[in-house]
Amino acid sequence: MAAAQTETLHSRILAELTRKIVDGSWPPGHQLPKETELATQYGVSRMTMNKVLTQLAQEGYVVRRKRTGTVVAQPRAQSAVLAINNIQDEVAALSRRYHWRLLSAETRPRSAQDQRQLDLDAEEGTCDTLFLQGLHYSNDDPFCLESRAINLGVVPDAAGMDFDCDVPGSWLLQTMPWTNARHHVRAVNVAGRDATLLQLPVGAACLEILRKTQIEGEWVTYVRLLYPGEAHQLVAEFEGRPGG
Amino acid sequence: MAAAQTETLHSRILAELTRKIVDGSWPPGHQLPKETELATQYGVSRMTMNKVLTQLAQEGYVVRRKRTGTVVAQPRAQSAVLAINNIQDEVAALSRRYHWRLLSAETRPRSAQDQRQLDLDAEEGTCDTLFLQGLHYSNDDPFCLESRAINLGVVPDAAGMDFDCDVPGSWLLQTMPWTNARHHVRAVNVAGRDATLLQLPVGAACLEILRKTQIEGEWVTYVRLLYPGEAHQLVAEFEGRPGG
DNA sequence: TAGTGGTCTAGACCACTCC
DNA sequence: GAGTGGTCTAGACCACTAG
Repeated sequence: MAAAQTETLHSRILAELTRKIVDGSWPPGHQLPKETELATQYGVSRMTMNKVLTQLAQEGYVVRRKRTGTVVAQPRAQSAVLAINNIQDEVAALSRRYHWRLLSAETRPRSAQDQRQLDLDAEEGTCDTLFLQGLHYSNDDPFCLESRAINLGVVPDAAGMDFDCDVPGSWLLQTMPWTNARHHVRAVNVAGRDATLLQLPVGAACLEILRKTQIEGEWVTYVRLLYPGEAHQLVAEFEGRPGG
Repeated sequence: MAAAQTETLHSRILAELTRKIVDGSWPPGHQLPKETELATQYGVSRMTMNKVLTQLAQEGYVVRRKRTGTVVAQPRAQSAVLAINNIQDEVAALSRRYHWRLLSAETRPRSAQDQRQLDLDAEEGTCDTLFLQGLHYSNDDPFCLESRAINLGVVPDAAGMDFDCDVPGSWLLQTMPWTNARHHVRAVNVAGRDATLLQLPVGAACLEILRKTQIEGEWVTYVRLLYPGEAHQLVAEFEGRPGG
């Protein structure tokens, strides 16, 4: 975070304790003084110190246990978080022109190919489903091929939408309240129609992102995003700490 | 999270308010009652309600402003987080046998190839550097090719280590206190020596993860991890909300 | 200038866990 | 049984900001 504001009491203390852990003054396993002691040392109330220690714990720097007190956590797995943003923002971030072209839209029963390509869950096959395919462009170059299934049982309005104009992802985001999603990311060799659409030679490496979106237990949409591998990468900053 | 314990006051209230937002009872833009009112409604002190609202805010569900009060946030970018774990844990999670084989280890000036392959920062070239390469195996199949540079100025002990036995990543993790890292993930077509080592045909799609690790502003290590694309994928759960 | 969230305190009770 | 963190309260002052 920005170290600009060392304003509040607990943020100042938090920064101080974090520093001791990060620079090794308090190595992993080190036992911290108890809440009341720390509160006295820093001249604050126990609630304030509790706020600091609670935050330190939920950031993974320390482990707190009743009776035994607070100790500096062991750095564990090299786990990190990668941000997956929406495509329009990605293109905009590169200061390039963005546009979307709808290739196909049809309401039909799912095929075996849909099932395979979008990694659809088998038991969720009964609803009316809208299948879409389209291309995201960056400066008139294909940037991402999107294949999507939308559950019309959950989002009936999608049936009447003109996805020539509205980008399905953005529209769904505006339409639906809050959602949960599961992502899979892997590398694939592009082939066939996908290669043609992305203007890539057969066999070129692409980054494939599969996303299943749910709301309140019902599936909303499955998406497959295919990015030319050389042209795209996910970037992540990561603060080293356990869990995540 | 697990909905098991609806024990504490604020966790119960937090769950209740979150539900109202997620199921659409409180749509984006909806104005919440003020802290004191909510506290009265739920029969708790203002501090307790503040704790709830603060957490709701830092989870991105609401936006709080002085004078104007608290409103439900607009769902923004489809951003998500992807976990990158360490390789040993990944293999273990698949209930497979793991082992590591060191291919090469040498202390030498960086070459143009190192620079390119590991995406080394130009200005960080003066220190003594240890270069390693090795393979992670899952059930005796190549699972990941690791190429690494270690800054001996920061980790002098690495020079005397026997990385035939110790996996460099794990050892560094145990040795160093807390670190920060930057990741890049992309898809590449494997070629040359990399293909041979991973026992893949030339051109096979691979997931490439580049990681730069820092501690207190100094670079510690650069790693390039190359996974056979078909055999590996990153998975992420994601709670829909702005920022992240 | 008035109303909101942001913060802090001093004290209290409880649950859990190790001895 | 004793000590720790986990939680909650009632009241207070401050900073920011819209009107």
